[in-house]
Amino acid sequence: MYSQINEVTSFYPKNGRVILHVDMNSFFASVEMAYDSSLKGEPLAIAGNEEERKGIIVTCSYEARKFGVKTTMPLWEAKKLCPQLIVKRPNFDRYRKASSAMFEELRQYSELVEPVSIDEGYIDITECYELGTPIEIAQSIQNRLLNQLDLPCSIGIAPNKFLAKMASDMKKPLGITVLRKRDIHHLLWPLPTIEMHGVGAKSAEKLATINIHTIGDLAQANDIQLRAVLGIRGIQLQERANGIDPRPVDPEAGKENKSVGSSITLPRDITNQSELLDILENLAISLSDRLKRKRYMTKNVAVIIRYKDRKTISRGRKIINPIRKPVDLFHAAKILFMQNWDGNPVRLLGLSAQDIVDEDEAYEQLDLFTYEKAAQKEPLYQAIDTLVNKYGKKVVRKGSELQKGENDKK
DNA sequence: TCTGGGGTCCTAGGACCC
DNA sequence: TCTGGGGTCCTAGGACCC
Repeated sequence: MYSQINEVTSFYPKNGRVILHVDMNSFFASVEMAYDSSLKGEPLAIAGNEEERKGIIVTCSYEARKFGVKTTMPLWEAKKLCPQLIVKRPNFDRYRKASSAMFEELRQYSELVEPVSIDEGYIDITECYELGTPIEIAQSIQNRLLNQLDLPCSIGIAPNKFLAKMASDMKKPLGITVLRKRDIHHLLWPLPTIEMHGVGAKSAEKLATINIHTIGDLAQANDIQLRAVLGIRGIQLQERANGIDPRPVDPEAGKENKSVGSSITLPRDITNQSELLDILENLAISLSDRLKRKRYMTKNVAVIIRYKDRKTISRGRKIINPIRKPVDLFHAAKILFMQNWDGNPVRLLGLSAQDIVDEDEAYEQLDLFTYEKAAQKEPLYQAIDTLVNKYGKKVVRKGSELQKGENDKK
């Protein structure tokens, strides 16, 4: 132990950074166990309702993993592997609260905390030498989260974000892993490409076609070939594979949303138009609520339709004046839906606000546009809506402008 | 009996303008 | 009388992540 700590104090090059990646272990399941201690030590899974076709494993405890239960596995399959599996519905309010408490603890160590998702974040502890060595700090954080919140985590220690992320993945649960740059040859490079953060099934497949199977292969690959299969993204991945990642830890990153959406997989496929429009209206209400809570308005609304065969389309349009009211969202959504739904059974419906602006900005913008402009836009929507109501979707099926709708009618 | 819901980023192609 | 080359904005889809 002593030699380990001594190494850590000396291994970073001068002016190098020390970044921690804190990754909560099976977060949702751990929060449920902290809330109800009778669940501790049990095979526990968090999953949606099977009857509503939402029965997939969102997270599961390590006890459940021993049976082969995994994230995204259908619930029926998980129950087959582990008949005694305890299943809980997700309680996102509870997880959000636990998440806030967790990040509050992290901020006790450094201001430079960047949340990445509900259950993981980076901390830059380069300037925190007075708190101890990096390993001592990591141990302190891990103990603190466990003692104060009853939540286990794994921590990666490295000179940059990418390596810290890869390191936190190497030992779970309750691991602390140091990944020095000079150790990537034997710790990182032997791993298959699919294990790399940023490489998914598709990219791994493409890489295999040019004989790249491990992260080490990727690190040493011919960059012309690499660019040919993965584009500029391939070059960036190669840099990361070589341990290069200059991204700073930015506490402000991710605070502003770029989009807010609301979607639902329907309990059964639906073909009935008025039923679908009712669902769309409910989505508009829930999207409006969420925009309001986040103090956003939107200048672009998109409808997402997934058909029975899982083919998914999204159709959006820009809106001149930012909107947020349920009626306005539904109005835009209805037009898009009527123009683009092909009449086939629908599996999922979604509504997304894609070009969001802060509500204060939105009101300023509204002042910049004169009311005449707003008035000019409105009759167009109303006219399309009238046609939709009168003639059905065929009238305005093609194209996005009213004129085209009229052409179709001829 | 398959495959949720919330996101981000990147790319390609078309429209439009000069 | 057959048509260049930029640049920007917008839309749709795909890949990836938790």
